[in-house]
Order: sequence, then structure tokens, then C-alpha cells
Amino acid sequence: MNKSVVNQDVLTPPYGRLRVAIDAPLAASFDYLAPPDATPADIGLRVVVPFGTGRRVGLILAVLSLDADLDPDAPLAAQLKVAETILRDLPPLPTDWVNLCLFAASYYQAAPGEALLQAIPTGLRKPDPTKRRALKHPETIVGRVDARPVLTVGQAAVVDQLSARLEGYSANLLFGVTGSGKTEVYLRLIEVALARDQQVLLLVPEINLTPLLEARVTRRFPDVPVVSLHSEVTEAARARHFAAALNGEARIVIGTRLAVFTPMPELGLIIVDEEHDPAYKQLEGMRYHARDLAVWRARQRGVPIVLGSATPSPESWANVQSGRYQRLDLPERAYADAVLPEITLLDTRRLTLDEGLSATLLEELAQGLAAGEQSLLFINRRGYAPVLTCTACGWISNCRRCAAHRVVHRLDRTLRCHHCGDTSPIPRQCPDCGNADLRPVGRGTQRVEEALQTHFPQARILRVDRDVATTRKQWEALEAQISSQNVDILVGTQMLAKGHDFPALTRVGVVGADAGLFAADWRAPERLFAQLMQVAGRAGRADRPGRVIVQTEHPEHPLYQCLLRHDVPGFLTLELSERQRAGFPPYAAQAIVRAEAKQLETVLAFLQRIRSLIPIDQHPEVFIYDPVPMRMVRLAGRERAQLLVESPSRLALQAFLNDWLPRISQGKGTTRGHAPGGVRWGVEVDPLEC
DNA sequence: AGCACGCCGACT
DNA sequence: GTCGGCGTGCTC
Repeated sequence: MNKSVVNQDVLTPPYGRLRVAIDAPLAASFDYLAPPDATPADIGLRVVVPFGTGRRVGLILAVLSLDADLDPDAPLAAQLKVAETILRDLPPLPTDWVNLCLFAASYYQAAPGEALLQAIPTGLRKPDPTKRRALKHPETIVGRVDARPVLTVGQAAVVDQLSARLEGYSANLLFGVTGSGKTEVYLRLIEVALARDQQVLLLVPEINLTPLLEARVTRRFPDVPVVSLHSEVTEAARARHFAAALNGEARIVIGTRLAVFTPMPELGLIIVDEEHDPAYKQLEGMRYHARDLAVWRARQRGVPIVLGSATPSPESWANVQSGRYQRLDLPERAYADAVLPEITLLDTRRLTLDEGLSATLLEELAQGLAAGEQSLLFINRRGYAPVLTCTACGWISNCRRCAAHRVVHRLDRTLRCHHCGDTSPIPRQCPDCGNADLRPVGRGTQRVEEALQTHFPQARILRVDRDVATTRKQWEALEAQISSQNVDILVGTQMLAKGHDFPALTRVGVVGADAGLFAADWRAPERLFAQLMQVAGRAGRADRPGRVIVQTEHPEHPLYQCLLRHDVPGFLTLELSERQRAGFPPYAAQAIVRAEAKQLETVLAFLQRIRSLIPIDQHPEVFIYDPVPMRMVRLAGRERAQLLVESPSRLALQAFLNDWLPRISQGKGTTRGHAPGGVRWGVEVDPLEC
């Protein structure tokens, strides 16, 4: 029996012992002597406790009588420190919330305390009362009110089906092309849930998308308290919003992946928008997947979940095929007379290109200019050129600290590593041979922007990538500029694929997408397909037909053929059959141990050693691969390698990890840490990259 | 993970 | 002669 499980037994006084979860990658819990005001009703409250040399805010998992504790491993009463203060500014965190965090901890191999406390905003985790956030009411947004639009036939059918399923758990994949009006379906379902006095959790993949959705939700439900939770909400506001969700004041919570951990006692509906988006995967600390946890949470709470996407993840598609999810289609675009954009694959193998641009694409852009319509050129590579080389000796602009090239940035005349950030001025001559003729090879957004400016000197060209839109404010300013139609041609990365609709946009060009077809990462095609579908869907909204030109040297590739026909199911079927053949997820469960140190040999030796820590015949269903260097071996001066573990059974993989990982950390309960030779290591369950 | 203790190099 | 490097050990 896991001793961190919440004990709800009614106990007889005195309640001498508090079992407390602490934010440390250590034991499941720590015991303290209870202050006199403790009662069994305090389970789920925060408590200030002395810990090591300092003080921490922990979470009360159980209130036990001092010596009635039957746990033989429990520390003796004499060894216990006294808990300082039980914090009563918030209601107790509910059992289902605690269980969600504990499930996440066990599934993703984190310490229970780590999972529980990371789910509480830092503003509510300060031991010092003056630094703790005073809780006020969340701010309410007042604005104009949106009327409900008339639903299309498709929307109405889907809303009807889903409305009938709002009682009890159901997992629903809402599959609808860009512009089919998924958001309106969400709003109708929210309306039904609100009418039933239920709270609604709405997850979005990116911060960029929250203000847009928040505005739409508050305009539709002007009297309903809505709060947002994501990393750009200030510490104080996050504490307020968390508290408002917990005490039931907030009825709708909109947020990014971290919001999946919002306590919501009256939760009645979960919506995950753009469910395929890899941004739902947390890549630091406990590496959870918010969509997967949301599904678990919905089942635990017995409430429906709606996963929306125009390009569902193969994982979710497989869940539809196995009957675990119900599929609902929104086939048509919301505007009756709008049609799907016409996609052309332009074979560039025999063409002479000008800075990567074909005459056909340039002509298309010229037509757009003449018609006074907006065009978008998608190139998923920022900077001027991905590499600088010496024409005489072959020197290339490698990063000193990473196994990667440094990228030429024209505007500030620098070479920049996109992985570690290392930046220095572009050398005037070759550092090796002194030759002055250095050549930028390949193209990024800056170079394409420059080329277009030369071609169309009269055009208003705007580049949108992470270099010009670093903050959300900058991005919003750019969006406003685009929407005001002061821009003729947009050049940009995947940033442009999301956010506001650009109504004047009728033409989309795609350049340099082929790289995603044959990448070593087997998930690259699915990401590319989703991006291309999304960016193609930007063309021709409202009543203007859109035109999309994809420049490629592989027009026959199945991915492009599916794109051409807007055949998402076809693509997913292909992708899944390949995964099944190769034994990849979702037909296998994976976990990965990654390690890094100054020397690659040290890392590989460490991985080889931990690989032998467990007799493989004890886990016949689990396969452990050989340690291999990571695709990008060196990052910021450290050499990295990894060990992949795979099993056809999730359960078998979990059992294996529970047996294996404690051996690595010598029973200390840590699933990441330090090893001799300066090795740092950590585990990831269900990695998105391996 | 923090944080303290603990023994070996280049600085006020 | 000290500030500080990070190795290792502990947290109820």
C-alpha cells in the first residue's frame, strides 16, 4: 500500500501526526507532530513545516493519531518535528485533485510531493506569510456581448450528439477542418454545462491562443466568472485564479497544459482544443502530457471530454479505431459558400529557382498584389541562412558548445546558435584560412523576406517569426497590423499558422517543407502534415477561394498526396499502419532515460551500467535498447546519450520502471539525479522525441 | 531539488 | 592567508 494515499478514515483524537507531501524528489511523504488545531478535516490543506535547514509549504495527506500508525516504516514520534501552521485561507484541495496529482506522479515517475506541489501556484507556496499572495476576488472582464450564431447543419448535429452525452464519462474526438466552427461547438457545450451548474475546463496548447479564446468566451457568457491560467499570468493572479476555481467561484477555466491541474470541485466538462499539439507535453520537471492527463481526469470524475482537432494525433485516431473514443465530424466550413483551398504541388526538380522561389510562386504573389489581397509565404526556418561556409577551405559555422550549425542573422550581423543561444558577430573572414569570401548556405525567413523585397519593391512585406515576435504583446501587435490589411505579403514560420484568422489572406506559398519528410524523427511527418494543413487552411476564408502552392522535390510523397486531397483520415491511416509495422507508439509504450556529462564515454558507461541493474528475464515483455548518443549529441557543452525502453504493454512498462528506477537511485525514490563523473540523468515516460 | 559541510586552487 | 570550486550527504 502506498503510504501517500489519502487517509480518510475517521480517527479518534488526539490527532498527533500529520503526513505531509513536500516538494522534493524524495520520499512519498514526511511526518510531523500536528499543531493543536489539527483535525481530520484538514486533509488537503497546506501546512508550513520545518524541512532540513529551512521551511516549506507542504500538503496534508493524512491526519493520524500519534502512535496508532500501523505503518512499520513510519518514523518514531520522537523523531518528528512540529508542524508550524496549518493554512486555512483556502478550502482543502479535494480528494480527486490529490488523486490526479498522485496518478501523474506514479505514471510519469515523479515523486508524489513534487507532483502535488508543482500543481499549486508558487504564490500559495511561500512559507513566509508576507510573501504569500493575499486572495482577492478574480477580476471580471466586462465587454460587449456576442449573440449565439445560427449553427450550421454539421455543428447542430454534433452539438446534439454531444449534449446527449454530458452525463458520465465519454471521450470524444471532434474532428473538423479549419474554419468548420469547432469553437462554436465548444461554446454550445459550455453553455449546457453552465446551465447544469457545472464548471468547465478548457485547455489550449499555447499562450498565444488564450486571449483570443478568453475574449470569445467572456463575450458569450458576460455574467460568468472566467479565469485563465498559463505561464504569463502573474504569480498573484495565478494564485487568485486557482483559488477561485477551487472555491467554485470561477465557472470556466481557460489555460495551457499546467491548467489541467486546476482543482475544480464542480467540474462537468473538459475540452482540449488542438489536441494533437505537441505543446501539451511538459518538457521540464515532471514530463506529463496534459491531454492524456485530461482524459484520465475526465474518466476519474465521470465527466465528458472533447478533444478537438483538424489534424488529430495518430494516438487519438487509434483510440477511435479501438472504440475508446467516439469520433464526431464537422466536415464543412462554417461559411456556406467558402470552399477548401485549392492545393498545388509544384515540382521544383527541373526548375531554376530564385532564392528558393519558383517563377510560378512569384507570379502567384504578383497576382495577389495586383488583386490587393494578402499572401503568406511559409518557411519554417528563421534567420537569414542556416549555415555560413568558407568557399576556400570548407570551414562551417559550427557552434562551439553544441552539435549544430550557427545560423546567419543579417539584421544584427551575428551568428547565432538556435539551441544554446551562443551569439557572436559574423566574421569578416574565415577564422581558419583568412579567406574573405564566406557564403551563407540555405534560406531562412530573413533571406526570403529580402528576396521578396527585391522582387516587389512596392509591396508591404512583414516577417513573422520568433525573432520579431518574442513576447505575446509583440505578437498581438503584429496580428493587429496584419488584420488592418496594411500588409501585402507575410513571410513567416509556424507562428503564422495559429491565432487570428486573416480574412484578406487568399494565397499561401510553402517553401522548404521537404526536410520534414525524411527526418530521423519519425514523428516529424505528422507535425509537418498538421502544420501544412493548418497553414493551407489560412487561405480563402469568408467568401474568397484560397490557393496554396507547395514547392517540393517529392510531389509523389504520400504525405503531399494526402495534403492535396485534404485527406486527413487517409494520412492518419497511413501513419498508423507504418507505426504498427515498426512497433512504434501507440502500438508500444516507451520510456526513455536521458543522461548528460562532459564526456560522451562517461554518459554511455553510465547508461550501460544502469541497463545491467536489472535481470531482463524478470521482465520478458520489456525490451531495453542499447545506449545511443542523442541526435544532437552536444548541447551547451554537455554530451548527451539515451536509453530507450519499450513494451507492447503499458502496464508491463510501468511495472518495469517501478522495479528498475529505484535501483538506479539506490532506493532514494528519485527518478532523476546525479551520478559519478558529473552525470545528470532523468526519465521520461511517453516521450514525444526519441 | 536545495542546502550545508568539506577539503584544494588563484586572488584581495 | 581567505573566497570559492563542486563532491557527497541529508532532509520526518
